[in-house]
Amino acid sequence: VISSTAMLNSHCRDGDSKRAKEIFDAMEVRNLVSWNSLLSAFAHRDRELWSVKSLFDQMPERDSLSWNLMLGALSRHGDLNELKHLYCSRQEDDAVASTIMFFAYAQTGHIIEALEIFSGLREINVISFNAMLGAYAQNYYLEECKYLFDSFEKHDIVSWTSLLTAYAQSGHFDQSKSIFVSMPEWNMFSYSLMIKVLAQNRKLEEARNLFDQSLEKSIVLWNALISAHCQNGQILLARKLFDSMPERDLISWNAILAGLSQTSNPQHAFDLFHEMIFTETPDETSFANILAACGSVTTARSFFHSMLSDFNIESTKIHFSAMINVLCQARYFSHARELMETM
RNA sequence: CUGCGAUUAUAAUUCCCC
Repeated sequence: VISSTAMLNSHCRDGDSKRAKEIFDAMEVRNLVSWNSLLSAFAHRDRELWSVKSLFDQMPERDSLSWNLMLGALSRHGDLNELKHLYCSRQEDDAVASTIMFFAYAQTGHIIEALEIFSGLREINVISFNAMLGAYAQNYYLEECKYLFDSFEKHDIVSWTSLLTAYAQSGHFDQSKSIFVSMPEWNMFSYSLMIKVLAQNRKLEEARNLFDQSLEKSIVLWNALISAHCQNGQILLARKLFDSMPERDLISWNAILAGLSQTSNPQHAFDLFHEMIFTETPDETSFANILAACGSVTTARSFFHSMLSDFNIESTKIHFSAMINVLCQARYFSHARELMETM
């Protein structure tokens, strides 16, 4: 049972909830952990919410992990009301459940409610603490974020990164830098974020130096450095980095695509896009970037339609506004209006 | 009797928000 469950989990990590289900179905003996593992696979992947719920309802028994997985799925789907309902109906004093709940509140801007739950925790653990830092950060409560940070000594690297994020996204360059310097250790989270911060403040040289001094040049750092160059108008250097990096992921492609989209010659972006679809499956961002490159109505339309017909991606308001932009630039005002009506 | 042992909540790089 244990080894099958472990195997099930390794497939879950690959994002293969179908395969996980097959393994689960083939198991002759299952225990609560096997059920939880499958629920975890369902809850973390793009399964419809109803299928997660139905699995949850089917379970012969449930422990707090099962409940928390269900809460997490509701949170991920943005179903705050049902989450609230399920959370309140439980009446268990569970730090994980509380953290899911208050973080979901914070993500929807309900910082008071979030703080209320956080303050009610029996004792503070570092994950809940970090989640509250993130809650403040997301809602731009800088003072509170810093105050909370200082009030608890058991910081870990996540706490530091959350604090850095809070200052970085509020545009406090000097303080971001001093937080970065104060951090006890650096990892790819902090490095990539700091590279971005430097790039946003026109310190491309410093960004490069930081990249050079990092010990593990993960793909994330390469991506950050490519974007840094694009943002500072160094598209040729960005392209060189892109071509020379050891491996590329979807974000690498999207990053260089974003850079090429802002140049005067959209053909480079189109060429890259067609090159990319040999190895990658483009996502919403890829299409947002390629649509931003389009000046011609015909080209824009062909990408816009290909998005759904070839890649099964629903267009969002980013894509609509890019399309409308192209149509308006070409003075196709009535077409733009028609498109808006179909949104 | 004790310890260990598979499953749950928090941070980053591309688009959007700012």
